[in-house]
Amino acid sequence: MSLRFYNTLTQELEEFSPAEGKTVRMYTCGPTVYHYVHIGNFRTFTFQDILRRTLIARGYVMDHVMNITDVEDKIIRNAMAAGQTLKEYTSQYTQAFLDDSALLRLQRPERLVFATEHIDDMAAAIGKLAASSHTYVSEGSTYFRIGSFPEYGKLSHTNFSGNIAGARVQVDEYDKDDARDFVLWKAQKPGEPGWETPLGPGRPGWHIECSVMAMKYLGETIDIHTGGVDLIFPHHENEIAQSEALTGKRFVRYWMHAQHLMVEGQKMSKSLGNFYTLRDIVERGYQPESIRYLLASSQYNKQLNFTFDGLKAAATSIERLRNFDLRLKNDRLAAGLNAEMEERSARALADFHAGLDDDLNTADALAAIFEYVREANTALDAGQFLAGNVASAGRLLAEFDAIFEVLKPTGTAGSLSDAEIAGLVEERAKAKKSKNFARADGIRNELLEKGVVLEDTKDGVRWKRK
RNA sequence: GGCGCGGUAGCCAAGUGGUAAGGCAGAGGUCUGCAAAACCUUUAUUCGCCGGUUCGAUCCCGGCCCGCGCCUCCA
Repeated sequence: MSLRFYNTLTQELEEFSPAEGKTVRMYTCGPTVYHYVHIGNFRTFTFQDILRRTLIARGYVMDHVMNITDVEDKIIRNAMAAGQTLKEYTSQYTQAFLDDSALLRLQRPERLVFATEHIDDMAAAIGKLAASSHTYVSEGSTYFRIGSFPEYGKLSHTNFSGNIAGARVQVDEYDKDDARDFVLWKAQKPGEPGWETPLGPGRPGWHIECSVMAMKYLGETIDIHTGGVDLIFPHHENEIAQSEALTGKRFVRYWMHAQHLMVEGQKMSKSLGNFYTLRDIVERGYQPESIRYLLASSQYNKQLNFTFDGLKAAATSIERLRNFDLRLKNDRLAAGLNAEMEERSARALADFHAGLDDDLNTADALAAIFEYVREANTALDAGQFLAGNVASAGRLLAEFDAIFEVLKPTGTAGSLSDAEIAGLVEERAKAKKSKNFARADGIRNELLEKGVVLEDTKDGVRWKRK
């Protein structure tokens, strides 16, 4: 089976292959760093992480660019209110975003690019658009004239050709020729930060940064462009207009959009007060990998309703997989190889990848893993899982974890060392031998309080960090 | 109104024209000093509703109802 992705542009499931060789040129719309990003944002970033990891597992080499929007209305407003420079203000949230991403085990894109470091590139691009009469100036700001781009609307599948669309909002949009026109360069207002360019003093509009940085680093036609569904219109529509007006070439081959994370059936938003940051979740005692699993475990193309019950279920599901992993490492197995188990692991592996290949159907992929784990546990209980079967089972888990990466617990600072734990485990074993169960249970509880779980198995004591 | 995503067991969630994956939760059992883990059994005669096509539809067609998102900054 081949890799297939749903392309927003064509509204079809398409077989994926990069334009050139094994390199995938991918652009991701990153955060606007005026605040801590919430877990809804991270749903989209987690989708992108699963996407890259799937491509890498397929043998592709990523050239992935993510932007950080570090100049924008809210940033300017907040920074001015805080008496900080843009840089001072945004750097703290950029760092928070990177920290949270690391906690969620999101792979760093090959390049992280900042809007404020590409002002000249943007000014040059806008100048070029002006030279080919795609723009006009109004009150010191430069606008893109969508009437100059006949294909406008092709991504969001909206027909703007009539005159009805513009008529409705013309009242309050006096400075634009057409209500759908968007700003490329905003004139500087008194007291606001700005840049001196041939376009006059001001700052870039939001859309131009993505077009310019994507093409600067990835070329005029890129393979994959991702974001949340809310970016389809107008942001990505505008990116297409600018980019294709500039180059005359197709800007993006595959457009992929993640559906939103919901909370209690509603979109996460500040006005509803129903948004959570990763920090909020971690403070409540949940592991970051539980959120990662929750966000990754259903297909990106479907709305996902966030609940704490779901988060708990995610944590338990991870535990099940970790326990199986521990069994593989700790159980004493008879020598030999059970051919049937080999077949089952091979089938699970194939099903796992088939699920991912099918437009990142992670729910389906996961089912293959769990089904195998149950089969293997049954065989382990029955003594039919042999030493020779460990390798293929381990490989299956490794390939699973190369995508989902949830098996390793997030280390908690100040916990006991392995040696200390081993000492207590030893002491408990002695207590048990002399039937001093009170002491034995005492040690177990003591360790539990420090985040270490002891489990007696027929092959001896096994422990794990919670 | 336009465009899009959905409506499958208590919750989350796959799926196929031939009789419903997987996870979590619940119940009973096996194992165990206890616990944990693991396993077994059990939990949808039914897949929003109504028609149609078919030997047969949850899956195809038509209509309808409901939820959500975008259409203004937004992952």
